[in-house]
This record gives sequence, structure tokens and C-alpha cells, in this order.
Amino acid sequence: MPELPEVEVVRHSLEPKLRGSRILRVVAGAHPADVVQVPLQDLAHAVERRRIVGLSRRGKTLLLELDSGALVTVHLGMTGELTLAKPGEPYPRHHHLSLVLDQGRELRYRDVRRFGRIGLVRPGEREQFERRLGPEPFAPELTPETFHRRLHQRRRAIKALLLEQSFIAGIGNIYADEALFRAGIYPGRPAGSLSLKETNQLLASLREVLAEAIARRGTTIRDYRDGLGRPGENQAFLRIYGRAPGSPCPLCGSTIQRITIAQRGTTFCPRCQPVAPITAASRSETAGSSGSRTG
DNA sequence: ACACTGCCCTGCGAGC
DNA sequence: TGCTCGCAGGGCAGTG
Repeated sequence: MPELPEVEVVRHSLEPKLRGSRILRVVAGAHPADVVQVPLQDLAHAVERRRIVGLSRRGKTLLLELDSGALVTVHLGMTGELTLAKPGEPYPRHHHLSLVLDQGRELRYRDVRRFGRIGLVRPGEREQFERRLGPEPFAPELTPETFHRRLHQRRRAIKALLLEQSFIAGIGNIYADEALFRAGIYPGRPAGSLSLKETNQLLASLREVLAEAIARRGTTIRDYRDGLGRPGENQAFLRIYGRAPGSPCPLCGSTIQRITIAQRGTTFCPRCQPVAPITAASRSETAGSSGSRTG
């Protein structure tokens, strides 16, 4: 499931190969209309004979910057793969679209579940693209204070908000669970109930799990590969996501639980992430037991 | 504006 | 062995 770290690794792996390349033509594979958000002729017209001047990322979306000022947006959804091949190599199953480039290269998009999207942002449309997305997790202007202020206005479960791309961009199910676990925050806590201290901890944990995942070239549960076809290494370091309910917490040994929040499977440790925040008083009350009293 | 539901799509693994 | 079924989930449209 490509989230911010995986998209960043794809970006990093492809950028040196794509920068300066000229797009010769667009080739449609299977079900192109399922993944391409504009008519193919419009896409072809906008990209053919254009040069790729850069590759950037916004949230989970990869942006091919063209010399016309237009952007080709690539969202990998659940199972999208953007890889380089040579023209003439056999197409894999579930190949949907290719950009044939100069210098004997072809940028290919395949997506088993077709949840991904390829779009076009014309010059002048950047602002409306940008308006749909919340801040980048690493943006310096995203301080604990501003984050706390925005959380305070919302009543949804904190995890549901972390998954909302218009609230903060780039977080998906894996890193939401990992960050909440590290911060010791119950995923179902109403967002507005987080203290400034907890918000500070959550933001720090988010940045930690994302930075570590990027350094390990992403998390490959099943399908994820970078732009050169290589899997990531971060899956071996996940602390809570993907663990079976009933198995022991790697930190405290308590029984891991699984619930549903915002239609997403949510794995957490009821002891490390208590429903009510741990206070000095409740800590001494329940020390050494699995007491679940509220206080 | 916000909260929430259903839907899209395929592969995989459990169960019979 | 071979079948069915439930599940995985990001984002968007639709509803209240």
C-alpha cells in the first residue's frame, strides 16, 4: 500500500532516469479509462513531445512536471506500480498505460486492483489540485501548536483524521497505526480530546515512522516495488500493523486487539494505547495489573 | 462543514 | 483438489 514513504522512494528511484526525458507517445494497455481520469486523447495531446523537467510528490501523489508547466499526477492507490522498462519488453498482466520516452525507455503503469489514478493538472490548475490536500507531515509550518488547534475543532476518531488527506497529506493505514502505537494514543480517541503534549508526541511519532520507512525504502507487504522493481525493507520493522489480534504486544506483552475505524482495520495494544489517557494517578492505580477502570 | 456509508477491483487464504 | 466466500483498503460520490 503505497503511502508517503513508498511514493517518495518511487520518486527518488525514478527522478534521475526521467529528468530531461522527452515523452514520445502514450500507449494504452488494459482498461485505461479505469485509471486515467481524462480522455486519452487529452492526455496524449498534453504530454506528447513534452520534456519531463522534474519529479515531485505531494502527499501520496507523484507529480511528473512537464516543460509546458502541466503536471501528470500518478496516485498508486493500493497496488499501483510505476516502473521503467524498454519498449518491446512484454507487457505484464494488469498493465494500463505507458509513456514511451526517448533514449529507449518506457514508463509503465500497472495496477492489479485499479484503485490508482492518473490525472492531468494543466498550468493554472495547480491551485485547485493543491487545495484538496492538507499539509505535508514534514512541513516546518506544521507545528504541534497548529496541529493541536486543528485537531481541537474535530470530533472524529484521531485515526480517521490522520487518514483524511485534506487534513494531513500522505498518511495511510500502516503509518497511522504505527504512529499512534508509538505515541501511545488509542486510535478511537476523539481528535479534539488530545492534549498539546499528546499532539506533540503524535506529530513526532508520525515523522519518525515516515522517516524510518523512507530510509528503509518503503514497506512491502505484498505488491509494493520502487521505480526499478525493488521491494522495500521496512515491513520487518513494523511494530503493530499486520500483527494478528490475540498475539502479544512487542512492547508490553499484552494481547493485541483489532477494531474497525473509518472502515479500516485498526490494530492496537490496549495497554500501550489506553482508551483514556494515562495520568499519574491512574498509572499507580493499575500498576502491575491489566485493570480497565476509568477514573 | 462535518460525519458516515457504500462502492470500485482483484488476489489470496481459510474453510468445506 | 476445487470451489466459494470474506477480507484487504484509498478515495470519491452520495446521504443525512
